[in-house]
Amino acid sequence: MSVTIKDVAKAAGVSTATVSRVLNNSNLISPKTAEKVRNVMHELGYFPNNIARSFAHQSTYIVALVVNIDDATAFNNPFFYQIQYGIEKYICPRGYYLMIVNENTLNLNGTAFSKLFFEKRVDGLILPVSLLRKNLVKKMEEQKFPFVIIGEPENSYDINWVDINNKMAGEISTTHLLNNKYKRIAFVSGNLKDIFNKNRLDGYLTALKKHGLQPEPELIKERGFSKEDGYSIMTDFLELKNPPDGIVFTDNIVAFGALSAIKDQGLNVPGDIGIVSFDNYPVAELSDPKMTTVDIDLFDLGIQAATMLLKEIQLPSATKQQSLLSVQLIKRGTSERN
Amino acid sequence: MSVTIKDVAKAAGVSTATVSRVLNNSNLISPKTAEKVRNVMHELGYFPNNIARSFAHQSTYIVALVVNIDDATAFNNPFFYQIQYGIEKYICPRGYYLMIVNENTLNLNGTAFSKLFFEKRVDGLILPVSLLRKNLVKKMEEQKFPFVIIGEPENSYDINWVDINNKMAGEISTTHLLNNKYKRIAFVSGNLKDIFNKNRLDGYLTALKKHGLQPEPELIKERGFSKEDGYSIMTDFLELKNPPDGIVFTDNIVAFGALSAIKDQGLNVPGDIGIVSFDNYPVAELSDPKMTTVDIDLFDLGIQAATMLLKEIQLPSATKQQSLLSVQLIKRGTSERN
DNA sequence: TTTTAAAATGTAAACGGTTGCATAAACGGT
DNA sequence: ACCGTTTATGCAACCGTTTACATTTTAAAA
Repeated sequence: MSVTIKDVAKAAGVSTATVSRVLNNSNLISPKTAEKVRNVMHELGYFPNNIARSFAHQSTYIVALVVNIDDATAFNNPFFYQIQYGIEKYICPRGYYLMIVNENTLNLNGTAFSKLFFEKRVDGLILPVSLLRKNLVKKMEEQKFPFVIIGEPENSYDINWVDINNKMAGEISTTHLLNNKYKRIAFVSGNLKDIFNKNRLDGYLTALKKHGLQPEPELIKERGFSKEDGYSIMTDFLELKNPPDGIVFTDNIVAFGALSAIKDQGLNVPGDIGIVSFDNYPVAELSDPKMTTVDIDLFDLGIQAATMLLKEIQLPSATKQQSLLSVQLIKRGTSERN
Repeated sequence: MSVTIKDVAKAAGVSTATVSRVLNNSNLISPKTAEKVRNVMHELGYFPNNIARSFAHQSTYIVALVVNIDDATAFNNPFFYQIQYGIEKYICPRGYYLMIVNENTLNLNGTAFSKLFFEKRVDGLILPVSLLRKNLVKKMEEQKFPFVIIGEPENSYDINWVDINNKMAGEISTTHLLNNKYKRIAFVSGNLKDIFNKNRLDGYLTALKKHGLQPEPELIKERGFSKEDGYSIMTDFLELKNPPDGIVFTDNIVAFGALSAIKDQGLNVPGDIGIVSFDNYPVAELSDPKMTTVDIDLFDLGIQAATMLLKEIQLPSATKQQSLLSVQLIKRGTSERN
């Protein structure tokens, strides 16, 4: 069918071993042989067959990013996409390719994503912490299955994981408001059962403490994903006897709703109330005033995860790493009193 | 090392051919043999080695989505992600996996993405029209290289491509404004050298014509990507002797800027001015009032592209398809006078 | 019971590289 | 010219499936 290494060997008058060595830039090939072989390759239009190469090495040089997403709209969230880009950017120049697998579509066949590894479809996996299960960890460790988790696990396993520093995020956002003379800071997050929300709250509490402030339960809300949620939460806040004058939102969209509620009450941001939100999506530029956000570098998160994974693949015995990435506050209009 | 088909064959007292047939659900295996073999597989914890299987078939059952993105921020655009999700959703239940390749990182090695196919890393490619080159098309056709283009090509090749119906998008958005008693409709797009913008403009012009209106050059603007661009374009519009009272923006972000400009002039949306924008991103819900947008179903676009590609892979001789997907208008607050 | 066809299974050659080991060539030093 | 060492190349087994073809078994028909 197509040109193989044997054709090249015959045409160049050498053995297939020699051709293979030229292909792999082995340093025990004489320069003139190498050149001759390379010329023949070029003449014949030879491309090494990667499948055969994989077969001989018993590895695919592919890593999979497993995601668990149910519907297309969730994909609007740039979260995974940025991570994906970081991973790709790191592994590609190192000879690896990235495969994307949605756990849900995979499960349609009644298969599990761990088959990806057992069937040798991939050399390693990167998975979100939400997919982590105790027995899965056991199985993966038994099989010396290279993998990296994105997100801090609930239980402390000795496995590779990366996450952003959520506690730091909670702390710097709260501190920023306090430093800008906002006195009563509220905190609005998603479900506090999720460890990342718990950590963010923890950071908030730490910041209060450092400023000698007591947390007040009425200022800590644990719901809200939509603009409407944000509106109603903010309305509730403003009806308090002693309403907050600064709010940390862990979600952009919710913060947008709150902004509307504040305006509708005739109050001004940042004059009367200061707001900080999370996730520096382009959305942050769209509010009026523009939103101060915690910038989470998901691209870097991807790079870190990929770095860990390739290390694990190449040195399976290396010690496991856990890594928390710094976050940064992007100061915009919603949080600074002039 | 791990359990192979030979181990299974030996343990079950059959030949490897039989095991292979069981594996592939061949119908010339007796039920009891099949069951016996399956039991042995289960006992031994056998997983078929996909690399070997690929080797025997000389195909990877992987398709690549090639993107050309320069920096992480571009990945904030959910465009590719939704397409990607559609592709994955379609191919995974059909036994294929999705590989993501960023052309730019690939080029770092001095390699071209076409090598993905020549080296048999993938069975087919999906690429954005921006990567299409004349000599590439020639090469791919010679090699019977299965591929599908996302986006309508400039030149009319006999190749597989899918795109959304941009002309329709331009037309329905303009018509919608006209039907809502806006009289002078402006059109703001990106670079008109891009065929999709050209088609959108074409739709706009068609809608005007159907309403017996003449296009006016001062109402057609061809720049703008940022909120600031939108603000300045809108300001210019409002300074015209005869300003528009309806505007079609082909970009959400630009429309946000325009919205600010309108408010700053003390005018009201949708009372004084109507706005329609493109791309039904979550962003559309964030403006006040919420943005009427053309909903582009990128998920479906992915499905269509994947469908074409698998057909091409399985029946290389099939005729090439070109497909334009309908778009839909999501009516929200920016475009309907009460 | 024999004959014939159909169904089930086995045999062994492919698929295209890689690599340990053996061998040959080249080189430098005496 | 000879030896020892380094460098370059060849040989051939191997990676784990699939599948064309050959063979055996089973079932049905005569």
